[in-house]
Amino acid sequence: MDYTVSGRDILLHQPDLDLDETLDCGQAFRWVKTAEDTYEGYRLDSFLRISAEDKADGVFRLHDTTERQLLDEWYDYLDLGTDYGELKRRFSEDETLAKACAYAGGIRILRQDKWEALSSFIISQNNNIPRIKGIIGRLVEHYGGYPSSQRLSGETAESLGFLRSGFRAKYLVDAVEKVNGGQTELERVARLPLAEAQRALMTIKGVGPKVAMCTLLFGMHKTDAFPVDVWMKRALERWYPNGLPECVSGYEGTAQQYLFHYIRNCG
DNA sequence: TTCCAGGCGTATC
DNA sequence: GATACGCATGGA
Repeated sequence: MDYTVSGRDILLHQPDLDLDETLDCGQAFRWVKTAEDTYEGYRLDSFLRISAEDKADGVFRLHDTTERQLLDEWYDYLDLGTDYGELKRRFSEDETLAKACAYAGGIRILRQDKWEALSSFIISQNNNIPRIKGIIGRLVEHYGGYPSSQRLSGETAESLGFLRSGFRAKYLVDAVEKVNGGQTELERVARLPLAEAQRALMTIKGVGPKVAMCTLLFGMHKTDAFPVDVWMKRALERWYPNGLPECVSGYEGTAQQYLFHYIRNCG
């Protein structure tokens, strides 16, 4: 990791990062673009304002951030320990992925909180991104921050009506009960092999194969988790009718994110 | 107005 | 195991 302290800020040099492509690409739902090249958002309750200072050189300003905060929180969240340049070179053995990586080379997989990812992707089902953001925005506003499963204990589908989340409210309630009750302990799930972890999450009502995979990829950083939504179905039919190429092995989920972005914007 | 959205539960075969 | 259908809500 290459960075310098600049007054109260950190200047981060990271060529393989683009704020739009990483913070506003449908993997996280509560980053807000507050100005051109500037986003504000949270990792749990930690706030960050980040700006692209020099896009050509890949320089980013982490406002009001100490070296300690960078090392303790944002290094992990922004997945700065992973060499995305190397991953993109691997993926680019495949013709379509080469185009997808060239189109949006600043995509990274954020390491989000397990519960936030699970609950966010329960809300995401059969929904569009602007409305997902709206529901999560109301959730955060109501509780003064993203509510833990403990904070949500006792809520019912009716009491969550203010979210206007439709039929998904009852699924959130079941997730709260199973996580708090220990039936689906997220720390334990994170240590299971992919297929077992997916099965464990799917015991929650409203969590099917896709929501489980998103939770595993974005909340537990299992890079082999491969969520298939309506967009990925189209991508698979068009480009990979016989399955994914060998070059993505172990990083199917990371490759998925490049393909997701590519087919949504260039399909 | 109708269609669709980072799907899933349920019924039916 | 596969396939069809309903589901809350709101933007396009």
